[in-house]
Amino acid sequence: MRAQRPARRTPATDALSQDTKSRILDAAELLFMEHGFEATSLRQLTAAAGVNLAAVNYHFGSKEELFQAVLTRRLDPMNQERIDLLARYEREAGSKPLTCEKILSAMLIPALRLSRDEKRGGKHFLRVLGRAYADPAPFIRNFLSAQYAEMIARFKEAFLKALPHLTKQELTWRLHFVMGALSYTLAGTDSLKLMLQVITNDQDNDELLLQRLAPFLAAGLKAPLGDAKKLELVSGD
Amino acid sequence: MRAQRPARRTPATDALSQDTKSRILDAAELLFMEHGFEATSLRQLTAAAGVNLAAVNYHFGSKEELFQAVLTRRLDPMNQERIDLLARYEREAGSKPLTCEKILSAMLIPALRLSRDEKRGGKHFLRVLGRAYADPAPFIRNFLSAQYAEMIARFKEAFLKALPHLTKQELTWRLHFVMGALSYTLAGTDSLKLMLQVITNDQDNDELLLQRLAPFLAAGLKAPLGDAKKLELVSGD
DNA sequence: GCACGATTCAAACGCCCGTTTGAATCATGC
DNA sequence: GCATGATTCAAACGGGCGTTTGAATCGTGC
Repeated sequence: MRAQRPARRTPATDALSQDTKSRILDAAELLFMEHGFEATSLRQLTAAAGVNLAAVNYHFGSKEELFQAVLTRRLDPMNQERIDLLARYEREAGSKPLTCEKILSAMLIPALRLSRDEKRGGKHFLRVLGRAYADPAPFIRNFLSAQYAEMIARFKEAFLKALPHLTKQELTWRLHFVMGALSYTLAGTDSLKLMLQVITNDQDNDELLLQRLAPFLAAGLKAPLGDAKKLELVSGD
Repeated sequence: MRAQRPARRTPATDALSQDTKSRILDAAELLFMEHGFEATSLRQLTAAAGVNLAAVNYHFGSKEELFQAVLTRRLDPMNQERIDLLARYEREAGSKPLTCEKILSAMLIPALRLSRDEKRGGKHFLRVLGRAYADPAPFIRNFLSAQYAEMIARFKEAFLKALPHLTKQELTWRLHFVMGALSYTLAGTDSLKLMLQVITNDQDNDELLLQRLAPFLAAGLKAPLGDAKKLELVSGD
């Protein structure tokens, strides 16, 4: 399809010095975050990337395939990192089951690493991902399911050992809650931050954030099973 | 602007028997859930509602204002219900501070009621809302912030009394996590369900769901403060 | 230094978008 | 039963969309 071209580096703008495919991916990551998939046009995107309009269809086939490429580029390595880290923890622990907090670390740390890595798109990508979770488009939903399948299965297994009082079904729900809180937190939509009047803007924002999220999630995962009478519907009156 | 017209009821289709404004709102709720705001066209929407294309701009002004109307119709009463229920609990408790679980109930029960009320759009609306949280469009973000401001402030106050070991800032973050898990759960995007292989499809789905979510969130809210060393970045190897 | 595949480019294609318009229709108060 | 304002309607507006095309350009192997 395409031949490698020597990257001719201009001194000032580093973004412009990459090859066409990377320039498109970077611009897409940024614009999909800012405006969403549907609201981002290829004309606007290719202009921002400094490439010809037809380049997206030439290199990626279609706008949808470009979106999947944007997700894959970051998601694949991150989930692999999660699986590897979990495996390493399990190796280090020997025969003893891992603690809940340790397994959570294996989920959170690769995400945190990615969010702090400006060279790998930093937070931009995690916002795109947070939005993608909530997107009803079938091509996005199916894609994400496939991307996450292996990672989720591995972590479910680990959590089951660490939390023997939970049934499989109960754990499935609690993982659902974990993913919800995590994706919202990492996506960091301004609307929620505005709502809750969060002011923090420091550099170590994300690390502090995950240090707050981890105990919250660990406590939730370890909680005793719910009492059926705790949440009965209050009728009228 | 508009004069009231007597609703002429056809026996079979109840949807077609409402007035134009309601028909548009109902169709919009459904289509915005299925395809999102940007991906839903007014031609498709008005056709589904059985009204003329120009009716949206006549009755609501623009597509954006229609979206806000879709949100307001359900969100306003639900948040008012939450505030009222919290006030009632506080009245019943007298001078004693409410438990964390009780305050959570005041948040969850009105949402659960809405989700089970087919006449009020049922789950359709909550999915639209879940998507809206993650939408980057400024007109959506600002609108949601304003809609939630009072409710969030009231509940923050109540939680502060129930959880005296938390600082204001810590509570703000935990409420952030609560809203994230809650909105994900209620929005119930298929992609997450697919990922986690949730099978339940019964009628009391939502009630069971919140009975599972409530203990999880309560435990998270009550968790001790995080240890700074718990989640340190593991460098390399 | 030329041939050839990979890439870039400007232009156009066909289509659908949100909105506006001005006339037709309806419902009501007089 | 007619005047009046609210509502509905078909049609059009201007513009932007994703994609395709075919020629120009580039970069490398011979």
